[in-house]
Amino acid sequence: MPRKPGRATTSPATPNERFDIRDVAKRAGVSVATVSRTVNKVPTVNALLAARVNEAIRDLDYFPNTQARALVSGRSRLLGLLVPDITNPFFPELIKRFERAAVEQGYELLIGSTDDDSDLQHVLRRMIERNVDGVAVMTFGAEDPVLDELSHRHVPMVFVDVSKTDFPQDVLLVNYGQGMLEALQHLAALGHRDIGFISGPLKEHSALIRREAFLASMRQSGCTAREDLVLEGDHQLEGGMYGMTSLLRLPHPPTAVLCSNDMTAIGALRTLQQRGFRVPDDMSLVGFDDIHLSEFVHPPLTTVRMSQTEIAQSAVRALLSRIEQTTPRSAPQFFPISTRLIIRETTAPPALTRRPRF
Amino acid sequence: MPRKPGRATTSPATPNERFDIRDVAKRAGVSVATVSRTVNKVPTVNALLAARVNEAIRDLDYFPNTQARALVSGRSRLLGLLVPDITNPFFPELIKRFERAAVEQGYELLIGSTDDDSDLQHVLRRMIERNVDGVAVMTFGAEDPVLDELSHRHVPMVFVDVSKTDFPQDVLLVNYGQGMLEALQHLAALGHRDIGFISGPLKEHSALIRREAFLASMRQSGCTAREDLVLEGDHQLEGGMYGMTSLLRLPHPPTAVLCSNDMTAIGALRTLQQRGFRVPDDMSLVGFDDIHLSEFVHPPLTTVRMSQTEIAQSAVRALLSRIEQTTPRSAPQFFPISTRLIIRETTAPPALTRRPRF
DNA sequence: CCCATCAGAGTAATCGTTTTCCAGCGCCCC
DNA sequence: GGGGCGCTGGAAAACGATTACTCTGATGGG
Repeated sequence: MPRKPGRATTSPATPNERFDIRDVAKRAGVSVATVSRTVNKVPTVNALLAARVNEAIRDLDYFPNTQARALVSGRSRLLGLLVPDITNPFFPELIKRFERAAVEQGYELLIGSTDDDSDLQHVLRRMIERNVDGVAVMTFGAEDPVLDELSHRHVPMVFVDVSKTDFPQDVLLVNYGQGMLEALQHLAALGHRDIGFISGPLKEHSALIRREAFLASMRQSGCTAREDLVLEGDHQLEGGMYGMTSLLRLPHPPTAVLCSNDMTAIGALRTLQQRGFRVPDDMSLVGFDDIHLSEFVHPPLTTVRMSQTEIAQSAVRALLSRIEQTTPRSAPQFFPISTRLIIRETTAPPALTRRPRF
Repeated sequence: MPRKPGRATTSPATPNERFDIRDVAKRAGVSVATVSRTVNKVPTVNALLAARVNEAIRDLDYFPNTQARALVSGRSRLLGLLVPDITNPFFPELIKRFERAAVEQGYELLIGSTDDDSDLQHVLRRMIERNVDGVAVMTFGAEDPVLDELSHRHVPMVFVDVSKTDFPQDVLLVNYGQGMLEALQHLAALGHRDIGFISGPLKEHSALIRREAFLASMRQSGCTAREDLVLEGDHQLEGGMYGMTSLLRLPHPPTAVLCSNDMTAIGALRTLQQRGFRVPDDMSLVGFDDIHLSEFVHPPLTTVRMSQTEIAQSAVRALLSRIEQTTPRSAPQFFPISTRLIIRETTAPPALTRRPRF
């Protein structure tokens, strides 16, 4: 029986059949091995033959079957990307850059949004079953034990921040301190002393680490952080709104508030405006991340920028170097990610005769 | 030579080897065929054997190799999702729901963001090369000729809106008119007569169709649309800001503005606030889509909700039914998607003695 | 001038499944 | 009690690539 029964006869309405490597070989009058070598740019193939093969490839519009390739090579050319919440505007922006970097290298992205909680296990399972060649864990600071399943299988991973200092994986080290310190010095220079902080959800390592960075930067800039001014949010609008409400209820509210991410800051801004406070006159506000939206809220948000391009590119680079390397795993690498203050219009000197209006 | 050389001897530090179907067969004392049948729940396999196989599977933590499966079955269990811009908050929300629906059916998502313009071709190429089993085209109303490459290959597709009435593919028919009409009637009831519209980029079909729906609904609700009040935006904040700026410059600005999507409305809102206009007192504003953010801008945006869950589920359902069906393609199916007005706080009666303050 | 070496192309094994085909076995009915 | 038939389960052929190995012919050195 012919391999492809009656291609031209049974389905005349099917002009675009998909050709395989043997079709190309036949048309070019060479063996499949030569075709494969040509496609993979193995240098030993004769230039004349290569030209014939390439012509056949063009004529037939041939391209290799990904799964067959993956099967024999053992690599899927799929990269997993683990994010906490695709709905948070920070992440689509990151994903976009990540995708760009991956596609440039011939990889595709499998996005896993871990959303609330125990999704992580399912998401990981899906990635393992799809045979991802590497995983970028962008849930800022999550070296979850569940991830061991990956490391057992020697799937390369790259993390953003980790709490353990001896973590045996490649890590993107975000220099939160740098940007935070700049922000605090900026606020201090404006005359602020009572500076609040609305964190993310502290069960997320991401949030914990940013809070630590805030506290450290406070000490470093000579301020003393008032305990009652450090609140927990959820890295979303709601948390920012709720956090700001709580801060305003205090007997001595802060004159400036730094937020663990921009969405929190925007939520806080919303609450201030709803209650008739003017920003920055009545309260200064600083965000973190510099998402696109921050430039467009009113007033435009002063925030600390963390370069997403830098993160995406470093992560892909780290992953690929691990994937390509065949030698036993070498020491973990670290990739510094810088942060810096972007001053817009939500910071000003504190009102001298400020009275909370309740 | 053994198939897996020295598993236990050469790599003692590698506890989690990956097992294949033969390992399971050996351990269960059956043939690989029986294991495969058990895994795929073929009913003819003896219950006792099945139990033995399942035990072996559990013991070894076996799961089938996706690429081998895909290779032999010809299906990748990958669904392509084409969106115009992952950065627009509407789409992450949609993607999330889409992913949920796909994963439930054992499919994975390949997301393609067509961003500016001719990316489309590359994105499609990537999808074809990955052998997607189906593609959902969420670029609202884009039956681009480039997509022919998919239909030639008989890749099932599902669209949101199309302009051609005889389009030979499954289509999600969003009933824009319904929500638009509700919105216009609401505005009319409040006393508005001069109603503006800021569209999306008209090169996108999405935008064109929404504009048509607006104009049709205007006629239907007895209003006459003033030509000068219908502007082109870009479905982003910037377009909304710019559009509102233009409208305010008019000798007779509208008293209410409907926007083609929420981001546009939020941009317009931003401009109004920057210029000291109060919303809704000085100007009423209505968005479209009901993205999460809309509830949290200040004041909360009155908007037309289009159910993303409905879209995602219908799309996946349409795709799967095409993928599963082996019979020659049947007539295109249509899935109605409803829209409805969500009244929040950006609409009010027009100010009687309104003077633009320039 | 002959043999060793090497470059380059072809043959075939392999990756891990699914699935077709076939053999064996028990059962039913005559 | 024997023959046919229906089930079950196994052996083996795909799926479409990569690549180790083999083979052929050419080339260079002794």
